[in-house]
Amino acid sequence: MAMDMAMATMSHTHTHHQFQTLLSSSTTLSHLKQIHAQILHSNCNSNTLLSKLVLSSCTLSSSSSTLHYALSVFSQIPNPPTHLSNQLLRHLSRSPLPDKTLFLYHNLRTINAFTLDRFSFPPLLKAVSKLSAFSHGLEIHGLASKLGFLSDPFIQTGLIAMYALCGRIMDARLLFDKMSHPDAVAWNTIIDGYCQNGHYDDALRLFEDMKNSGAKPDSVIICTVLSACGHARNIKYGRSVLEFVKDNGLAIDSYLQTALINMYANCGAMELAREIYDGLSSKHLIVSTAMISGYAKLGMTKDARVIFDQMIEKDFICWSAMISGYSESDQPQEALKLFNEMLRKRIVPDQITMLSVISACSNVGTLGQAKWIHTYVDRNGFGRALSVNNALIDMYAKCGNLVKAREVFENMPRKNVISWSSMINAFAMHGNANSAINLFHRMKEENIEPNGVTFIGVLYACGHAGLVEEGQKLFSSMVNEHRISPTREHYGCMVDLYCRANLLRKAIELIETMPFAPNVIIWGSLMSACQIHGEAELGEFAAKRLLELEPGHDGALVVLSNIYAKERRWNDVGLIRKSMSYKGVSKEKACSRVEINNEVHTFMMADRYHKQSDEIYQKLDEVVSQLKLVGYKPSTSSILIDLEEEDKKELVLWHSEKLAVCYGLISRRKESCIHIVKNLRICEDCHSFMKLISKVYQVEIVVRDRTRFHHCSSGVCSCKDYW
DNA sequence: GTAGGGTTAG
Repeated sequence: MAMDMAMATMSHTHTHHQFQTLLSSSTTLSHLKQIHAQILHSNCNSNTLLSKLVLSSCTLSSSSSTLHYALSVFSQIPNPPTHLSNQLLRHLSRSPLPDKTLFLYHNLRTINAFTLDRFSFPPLLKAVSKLSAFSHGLEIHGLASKLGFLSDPFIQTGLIAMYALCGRIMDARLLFDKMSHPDAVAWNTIIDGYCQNGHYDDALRLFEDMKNSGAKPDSVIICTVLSACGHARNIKYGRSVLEFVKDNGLAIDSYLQTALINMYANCGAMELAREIYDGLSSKHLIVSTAMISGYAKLGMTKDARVIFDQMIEKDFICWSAMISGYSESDQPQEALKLFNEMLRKRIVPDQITMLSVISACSNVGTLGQAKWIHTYVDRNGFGRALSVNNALIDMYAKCGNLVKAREVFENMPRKNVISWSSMINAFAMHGNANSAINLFHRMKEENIEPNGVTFIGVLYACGHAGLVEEGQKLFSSMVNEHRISPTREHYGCMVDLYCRANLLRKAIELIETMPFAPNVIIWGSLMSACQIHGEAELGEFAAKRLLELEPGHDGALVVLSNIYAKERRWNDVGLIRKSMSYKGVSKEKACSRVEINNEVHTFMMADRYHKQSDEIYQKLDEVVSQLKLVGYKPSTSSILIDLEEEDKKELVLWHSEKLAVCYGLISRRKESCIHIVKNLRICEDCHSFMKLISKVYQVEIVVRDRTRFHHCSSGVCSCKDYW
């Protein structure tokens, strides 16, 4: 209001000084633009005022419109002073659009090679680090060297961080070792660098080196080291660090309390975190936030929520922590509910909040919600951020819309390894193996270095498409060419690949030679393959190993029971039935959600909660008799409980996805697709049921279950194989 | 005037 008055009374006779005062007190972008217009019309149009305008935009906000405005004003200054370029570089490097730092750098270099001094480099390196833009990093390193800046400790530290965050920890270490007297920041950067690359034990060793070198750790380093202890699950070392802090009289401030709580949480010891928290006379915002994310990490969202609700003062970060807590703990609906509440309270989310919210949408899996959040993201200026777009790719893929996922991917001005991996994985999830593999090759042509997650996607795709040789080639290139050590998941993909191709001997060979103990997933692959390919003996072996790891695993019990029944080993069958009646304690209840006209309806097996329940069961009867005419026979092999065959036939018809699809048939808009999300795996009977419905009723059905998508139309499913 | 600490996408 005051500003508007000032604007209204402003005349062409404003002095330079008055403009400066106005600029300093300006609080919105539109005010800055109004003043800008007045300056241009006045006779005090000068570079000094334009510079001041750039600086004012920098202090205003980091929203993309303000950043673009600052850049455009800057470009109107003919010979910008170096200190101004540096201020802008610094602001951009800290903003959510760090790539604009490199954009400005390239502009500056084209205009004049010497508008950069040593103060320009820390922000440049920071931007490179945030973007993992390694080739730019090398170029900037070269330039710093040419200009003789490599002895500047600020630039040295920036380079160490750059190499470390671009995954070149050895190069970072070489630079660090060259420093004659690394200060606390340099030590912290290299220790943190090891952590960023997952080498937590090395980080702890380096901390010992630091203490031996006589350098004095400060509280920031202690926080970094405690975080390494948490990741390394080394609670013992963590406690010794705490002793060190006390012995050396370091203050235990809020940040340190936070780091301690995080360390305990990562070690699964929330009771120790709680002890610290309860002992605090004043509970700082960030400490409570750490408690929330600590509880949430262990799935204890109720405890997290109690802390959250008790907090008197809340900022957007603790809201984000609670939202991501729900999202990560498989309570995506709660996450979205809280996000809506946050908006109602007019608390402004940041990019990181949006990542959790988008991830929650992915897990809910409904396209309507996905589109809503995409619109929100675009309208609120998050749409340009790389990480947000990466999350959107995954979201659309998981909500069944591969076309939209692809659209987001192709429209991204800049892509990183996560973007490519997300898109590859999207194709793989949807059973589109060739597209996944082609994209992988395109990625390599564009010189993007694949990582472990990228390979999970392509290997999975190869497995489901039966591309054994291609899979083997990729696996060996991962190890030999890309120097990525395979994890249990990679071995899991390869075992599955061999199993699906009926190369069971190869699968077993791999299981025996891999450096990990096989897990539930690996035994499960082998077991299903044996069942399909009629290998009873091996199947029994795999099922037994699986049951040792997870005594209540229903699939394994069914397989075993079938094998025994075939061999008429009734005693063994009886034993299994007995152990089946034990289970059910921790078993997740199956449910299916169907999205109809932007609304979500949830069904459980045989439930009658839906208000159109009668209609739904009527439809189900009609559908079943229609399908029987084209050869549908309910298959009961997925029914685990001990029932008479006729009862089982009834029960399999009441599977939640069947109720969901019938509701879809009643209520969907004409020509629209029926989209179902199931929390567990869809059974074989439901799979063929969907295929037949799609043929008989001429409707497209998309089912997303725990493992993959099933796109059914005209009686065919794109996933081709079922198991 | 320059570097490191609470929520973070595959």
